[in-house]
Amino acid sequence: MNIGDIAKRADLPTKTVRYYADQGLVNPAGRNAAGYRIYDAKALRKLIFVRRARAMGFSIKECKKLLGLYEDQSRASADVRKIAAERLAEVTVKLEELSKLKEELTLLVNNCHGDNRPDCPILESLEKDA
Amino acid sequence: MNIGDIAKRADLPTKTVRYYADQGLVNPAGRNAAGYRIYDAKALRKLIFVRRARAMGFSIKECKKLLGLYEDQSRASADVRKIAAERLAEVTVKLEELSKLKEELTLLVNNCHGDNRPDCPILESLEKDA
DNA sequence: CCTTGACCTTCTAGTTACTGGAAGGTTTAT
DNA sequence: ATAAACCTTCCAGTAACTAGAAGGTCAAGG
Repeated sequence: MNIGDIAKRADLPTKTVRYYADQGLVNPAGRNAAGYRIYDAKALRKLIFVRRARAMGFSIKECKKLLGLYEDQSRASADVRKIAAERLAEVTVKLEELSKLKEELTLLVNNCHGDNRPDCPILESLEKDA
Repeated sequence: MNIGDIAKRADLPTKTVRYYADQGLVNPAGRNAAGYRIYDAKALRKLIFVRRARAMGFSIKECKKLLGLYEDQSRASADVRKIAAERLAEVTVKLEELSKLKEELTLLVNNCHGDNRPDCPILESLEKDA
């Protein structure tokens, strides 16, 4: 697969896939005669893994470590567990925040008139919160 | 209030508050004789507003627009509604992703032994997902 | 065979939203 | 009076892309 194909399949921008290759995060399986990056199914799995890990809030560096463990036959799950546990707390907080914010946005969308009347309840409620 | 006080109250790093001032996002009420930024309750409300808007995924630019509306006596709630509606879709998706990812992390934390045994179920499950 | 359009390459530079650190002035508390 | 804990500006660096230029490649149609 060329970079465009794999990018589509991994649901990542081509530029990002190239960036990940530059960073040594997910290397292409090889290059063709013209120098095109060639990706295989394994790389695709890794890219999807990385996309999700990134979405989870893992940094590129942490992704590298996770991929290392993922790659390593004798991976030490204590390491994974440690990283994951650290991250879990953050994700939990973030999740709570996000649902509060979703509520606020929903309120905003549902209650603001969408015309030009100057009374917007969510802005007023946000004002009060301080 | 000095910048340190307000930063603490708004739950933002001092550097970030200064950055927001530089960006013209939340200006201090004034300066004291020594040039220290002086903040008032209104600025605090704005900073909290911005912190939450940022957490909601609004860019600085969007925050500026929201603050503008928030400031403007005759704010057009249609504008707010438009921005918010756009954002709501994203937040909803993000929320779903995040809870999936939380599940995965929980699984990882609960099921990986935390010793050095090489079988880590979550990594295996992530492998399969591709 | 040629050309056109959609690929791909590398490279450099820009972006966003901070974040750290240096060099130095101020305030507060002992 | 002096140390700790503030504050100032400025400049550099970071993360993770992202855009754009200049140019090579490939597959399809005329």
